[in-house]
Amino acid sequence: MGKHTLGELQHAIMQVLWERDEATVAEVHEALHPDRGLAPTTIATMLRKMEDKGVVSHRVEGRHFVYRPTVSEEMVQSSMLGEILDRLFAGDPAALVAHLVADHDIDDVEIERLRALLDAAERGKDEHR
Amino acid sequence: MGKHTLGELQHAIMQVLWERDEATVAEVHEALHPDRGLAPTTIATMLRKMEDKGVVSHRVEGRHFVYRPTVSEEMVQSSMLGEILDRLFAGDPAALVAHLVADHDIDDVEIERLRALLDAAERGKDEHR
DNA sequence: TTGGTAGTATTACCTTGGTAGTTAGTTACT
DNA sequence: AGTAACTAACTACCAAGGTAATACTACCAA
Repeated sequence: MGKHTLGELQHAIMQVLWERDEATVAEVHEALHPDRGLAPTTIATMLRKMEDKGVVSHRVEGRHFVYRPTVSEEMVQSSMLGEILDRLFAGDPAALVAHLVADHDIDDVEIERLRALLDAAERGKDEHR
Repeated sequence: MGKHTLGELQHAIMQVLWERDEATVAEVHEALHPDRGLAPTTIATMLRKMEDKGVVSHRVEGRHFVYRPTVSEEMVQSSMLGEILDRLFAGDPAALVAHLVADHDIDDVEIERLRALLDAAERGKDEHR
């Protein structure tokens, strides 16, 4: 139940790991380099810090480290969205959604998808009790 | 168009300012003290840092500073929720809401409120085009 | 076997958020 | 007038995220 909250770069690195399941420092660097142009050592440092934090682990393969995530994307989403929900919207999900629809104007297709989501949530509730 | 992203304490301070419209350091301290037990200087330092950042401003009244917010709660919500939306859900609001309903299990009352929200959003759309 | 290189470890620095002690100035009370 | 109390300024520190140069090491090749 740690906080699993990630910074910008950390999240970008995690996305590479989530996609590939595991990757070396060099692979992560290659994947992120076009967009960010960071030094390879930056990625390596960050991965080490992330291992300290417990969100990735590594195994040695020959002369390089192969990193893999130890937390899922869902866990991170829960953790960070939950924090926003509590801090900014006093834990009221409807308030959050209200802001979402008011702000980022959402087209009809999205609205339909959301409606479907609500139906599914309601059905899911019935089942497990 | 700054980022208007606030830390935990900064947000707590802003909430006091949003509530009262303006407040002195001492007033903010009194308001937060029961819950957090911070030194008055901590609040003062934080307010100064927040002024540097541009989220509050102050005016001198006699011997004390009266601070007031320069950004609204809505702006902060937009800014921070928008960041989560982009970073964690690739800008897809439905994905965010999906996570919300799946994770924090939402009772039927909430679901009804959300449905009403969607209806309103749809109506709003029709009007301005 | 020796030297280059790939790749990790060490170290360092900056920024922001958070927390607070110390100092200096000013007001207010005795 | 002298001193206590309040308030703001200055300074200092810690943690975490981010960024990277440099140092070390071990492997591969000539």
